[in-house]
Amino acid sequence: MDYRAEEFPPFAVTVDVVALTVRQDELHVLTVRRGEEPNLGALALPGGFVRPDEDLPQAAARELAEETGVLDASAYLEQLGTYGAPDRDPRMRVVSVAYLALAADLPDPRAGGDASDSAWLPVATATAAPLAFDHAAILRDGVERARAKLEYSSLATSFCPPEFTVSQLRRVYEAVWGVALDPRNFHRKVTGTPGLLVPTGRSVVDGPGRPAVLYRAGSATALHPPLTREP
Amino acid sequence: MDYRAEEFPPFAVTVDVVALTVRQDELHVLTVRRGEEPNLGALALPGGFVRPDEDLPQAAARELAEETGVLDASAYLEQLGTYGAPDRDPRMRVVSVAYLALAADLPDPRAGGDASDSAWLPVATATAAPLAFDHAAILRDGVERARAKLEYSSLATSFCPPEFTVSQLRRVYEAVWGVALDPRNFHRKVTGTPGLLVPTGRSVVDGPGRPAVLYRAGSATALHPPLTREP
DNA sequence: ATAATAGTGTCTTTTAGACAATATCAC
DNA sequence: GTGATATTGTCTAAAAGACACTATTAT
Repeated sequence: MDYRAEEFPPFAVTVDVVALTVRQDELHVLTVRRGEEPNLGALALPGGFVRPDEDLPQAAARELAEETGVLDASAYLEQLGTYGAPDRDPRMRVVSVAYLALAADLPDPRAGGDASDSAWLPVATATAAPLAFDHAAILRDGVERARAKLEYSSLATSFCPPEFTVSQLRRVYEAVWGVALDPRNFHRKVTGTPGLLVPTGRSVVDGPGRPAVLYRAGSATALHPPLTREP
Repeated sequence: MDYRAEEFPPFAVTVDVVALTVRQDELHVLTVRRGEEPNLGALALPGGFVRPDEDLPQAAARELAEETGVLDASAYLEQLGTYGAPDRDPRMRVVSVAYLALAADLPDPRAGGDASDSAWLPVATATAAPLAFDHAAILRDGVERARAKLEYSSLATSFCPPEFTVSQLRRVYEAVWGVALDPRNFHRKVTGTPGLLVPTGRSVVDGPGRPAVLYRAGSATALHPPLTREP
């Protein structure tokens, strides 16, 4: 180290959240319209400064809760990466720790707060729009992380409510990956993975067709072997 | 955001590097002995403050070069994660961005510098020793990341010199995973993955036995399907 | 010649992927 | 009944794992 502790260069540290959910069989991301400069009025990811005595995941959960109005303990939260290019914020040197949040379909964001407007947007819409700062790169990385992790982990269940059917889980995969999966092979794969799904014993009917068995997520976190996107 | 830009709480930002290499068929990590308080004399990962106009990967590469004495452009560097618990450094609020570096067997670290002593230690030795700050967790995460990525990526070639044999590559897997692999099936797997290995046309003899063909790393970065640790 | 390592071929088991067939609902 | 969705079963192709066998070197 070439600096002594008393002479450390001060940085601002923020968290930004890529919050994903599946609505109407389509992957959506939580976005805000910036209520202040710079980039006033631009589309952005929810986020803000980390408080002096706050842990990083705690800050991410707080920012997410402030936007959704729901402190959803069921939401999955993992660190995505840290973005710290010297010029990423024109005001000062800001290092942002990005988090990836996955949740079952949440209610629409509440009004008010710093963000003058926040909403769930289809990911395709958000990636096509200009985003503030380097949020386009963060969003791209977050979506890619989610897509990759569905292959070899039980992460898809984080997009589902506490109890769900195999069809619901399959529709999550189809929405996140943007592909169609064979319902029969998918069913065999996920029900055949030990510890992934726990049957509740109950079934639900939704429209026509045979009732589907309700499952809860099991203790398994890894898929061995993985589900693959490409053949 | 509840803070305005002018009122942001100042943080110190550091980088820490988990530098891994394979020496004598064993996974090693680069460690330093701290030359100052706190934790003076304790074993730690190399790292230091990010400079005001320096990018994060650049800071990690600089710290690595300062310890190894070699600015090895061939070293693989990826962000591992960010560690920012409010009490992780007793002096002040420090957020550390950890990087994972993988390299072919490098020379022993040079003497001098802030770190009074730095050396390549077997990972088993380093994880058993008490490390400064939260470096034990960072090291554990780095090793686990490397282990996991060998499964589905071409990352193992980063542990090899520019030209290497299939045996060398296999010994990397065996050292990192701590398992024995069947040389014949391994050979078939890696040579059968398109774009992973490019034959140089030359061979090398090393001790008794048939000469081994020399390869360079190809353009493939993913292993589809993956090599699995557990059956 | 013997031992050691590199590389090829073969067999079995597992799993993915295609898809037929059955079960149970709404209408 | 008809159509839709859920679930099970069957077949085929690809790949992993076990391992016999050949190739080429040092000693």
